[in-house]
Amino acid sequence: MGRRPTIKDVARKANVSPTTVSRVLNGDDANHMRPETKQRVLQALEELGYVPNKAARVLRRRLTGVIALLLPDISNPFFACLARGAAMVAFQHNASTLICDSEHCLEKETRYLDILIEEGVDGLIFIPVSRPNEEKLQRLRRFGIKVVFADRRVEGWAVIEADNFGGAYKLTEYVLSLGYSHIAYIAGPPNVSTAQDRLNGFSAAMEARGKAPVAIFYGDFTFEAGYDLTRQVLREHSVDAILCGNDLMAIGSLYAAKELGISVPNDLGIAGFDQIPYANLVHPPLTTARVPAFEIGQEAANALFGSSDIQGKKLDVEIILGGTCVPRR
Amino acid sequence: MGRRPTIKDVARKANVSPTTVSRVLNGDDANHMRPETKQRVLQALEELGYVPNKAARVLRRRLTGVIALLLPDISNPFFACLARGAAMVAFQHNASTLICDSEHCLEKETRYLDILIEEGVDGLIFIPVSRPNEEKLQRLRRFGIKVVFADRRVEGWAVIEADNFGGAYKLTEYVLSLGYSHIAYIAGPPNVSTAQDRLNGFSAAMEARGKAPVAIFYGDFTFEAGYDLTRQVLREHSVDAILCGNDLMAIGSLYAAKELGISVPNDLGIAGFDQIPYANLVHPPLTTARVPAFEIGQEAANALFGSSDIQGKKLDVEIILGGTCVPRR
DNA sequence: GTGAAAGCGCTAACAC
DNA sequence: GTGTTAGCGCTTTCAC
Repeated sequence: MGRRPTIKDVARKANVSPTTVSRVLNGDDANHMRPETKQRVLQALEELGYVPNKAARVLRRRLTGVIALLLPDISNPFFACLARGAAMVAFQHNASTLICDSEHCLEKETRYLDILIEEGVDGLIFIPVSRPNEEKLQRLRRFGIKVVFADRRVEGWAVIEADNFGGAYKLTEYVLSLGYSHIAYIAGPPNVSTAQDRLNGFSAAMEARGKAPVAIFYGDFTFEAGYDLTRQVLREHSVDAILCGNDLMAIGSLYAAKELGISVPNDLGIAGFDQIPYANLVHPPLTTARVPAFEIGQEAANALFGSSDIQGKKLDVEIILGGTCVPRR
Repeated sequence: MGRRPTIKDVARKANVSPTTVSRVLNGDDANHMRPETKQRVLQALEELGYVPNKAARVLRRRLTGVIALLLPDISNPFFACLARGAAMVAFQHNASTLICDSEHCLEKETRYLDILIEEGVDGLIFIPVSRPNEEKLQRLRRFGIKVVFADRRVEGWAVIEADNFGGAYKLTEYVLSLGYSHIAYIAGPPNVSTAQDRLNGFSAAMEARGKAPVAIFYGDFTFEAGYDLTRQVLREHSVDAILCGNDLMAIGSLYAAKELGISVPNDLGIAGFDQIPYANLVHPPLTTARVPAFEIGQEAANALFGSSDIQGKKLDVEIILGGTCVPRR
């Protein structure tokens, strides 16, 4: 097994210089290369099964053709969907996508940030575990890495996100309009903008109707948090509806209610947020708000590849009328 | 904004040669480097915020520290889970994981294979769309890329997979023992070993009990396939149970049945395979077989990092007693 | 114990 | 139109 062929091998075989091979490889043959020469190179390329060495290329060009997506949990269908959107756009730009799963762990996240600098990625789509400190971000900038935040906002940085406030406002209005009135809210982590915006939207809509929430709890966006906190809510308070900061928690909530023999939606209304693919597979289908995860991923990647300075962007949220909230008699 | 510091900058600042810096960087200072020298280097490193350039390093060392995971669909929770297992192990070995989603598309898969050769990944965990042709695989080998298959077997290559035959056999036995007897099977793609093994396990268990399947259909492992084929089965045949090649199709099947007003599990039993995280969130919870996706991912990565030649491995499958199959009166 | 020098495979000035 | 040459940033003999 001979070693991997280099550009020199190809050059030798085609009786040209490495430069010429390089030109063919990179489509720089526009400036009138003799067709016959090009043909010889093409043939040598083919016969040797040549594949360029990325490391060498990157070292020279100082561009890697790799973008990274640093996120808290790839097994969350919402993030997985966002990832697909981003990867799709990257692929169209001949770039690879490095998916880094921080597993909700700040330490891992920080470690990844260093790896990404080493790796020399051209850009980063960042969904931080919590509000990251400014110093780390400046470091990325110093190393010439373009950064776009996705789904979670950080002051002073570009972000592609959904209109979480507006969505939560509308969703709350809708639930109130059905006749539910003693409402508890299970929010996401307080240091995550997405969670905060949704909570604020909820609060604003309640206030506009002259209602006060029965209780507000904070979870960490997982099924388990929804489950546990719902048991707590039901133990400590009298409510007829529970709104959750995301679908995963709402599904947990639904399971807790079922286990306690509480009929959803008649005795208790439940709503989530995100419209993850499985939101309509639970029974009854979840009332929720569609957050366009795939599009957020796409837009974030587009922002990275766009030459202009990155602008933030807010995508619309649409209310999904499920079966976990219905008109009250 | 000055340019990114190099090893030379560090050397200059510490009044040593680049060689010495390199030695500190790589822990090659075992051979009695003067502690004071090391200290100076460490300090210069710190002050400049130096991060090594991966491309340069790779070019020299001819190892990238990157493994790839090429799979058909990252939004399938089964694969996502497998991916996490693989990435976790890679992380422990200071390696990154490049996740490549072929989107069930052979062309994309082939394109990715080339990208991975360019990229010079050290190893590949491969879940092929269908049986890949031998030539492509030999090409990977020629370029020195270690390959392990995961979840899907290819003759002559190492694979980490579950005991799909045994699992399907046991699951079928269980369903038969409940009293179901007119059974249709919705299999996965015929050219995927996983699908074939499960179908064979089913057939063997049926035969052992002297039963013949009412019908066998082939889908592509998606929710939609399960939904569509179930409608077809119910239109064309009289059955009291439908076994599906995976959970996604089983959930599709469940929805089709519900839509037609058929009561599951009383009028119709349904079972899946995989135990994806959402299998117990549908109603009733799915009867299925637990395939250890996370562990398959871990084992596959372990095989890549292990120095010895890669052996195949079969992991056990455990039957999960859900609510979509119950004892018949 | 530390340094000088060569070279990994490629591309981009610059020559001709 | 094509080739010569230098150098991207690092590691690794080999020398002292």
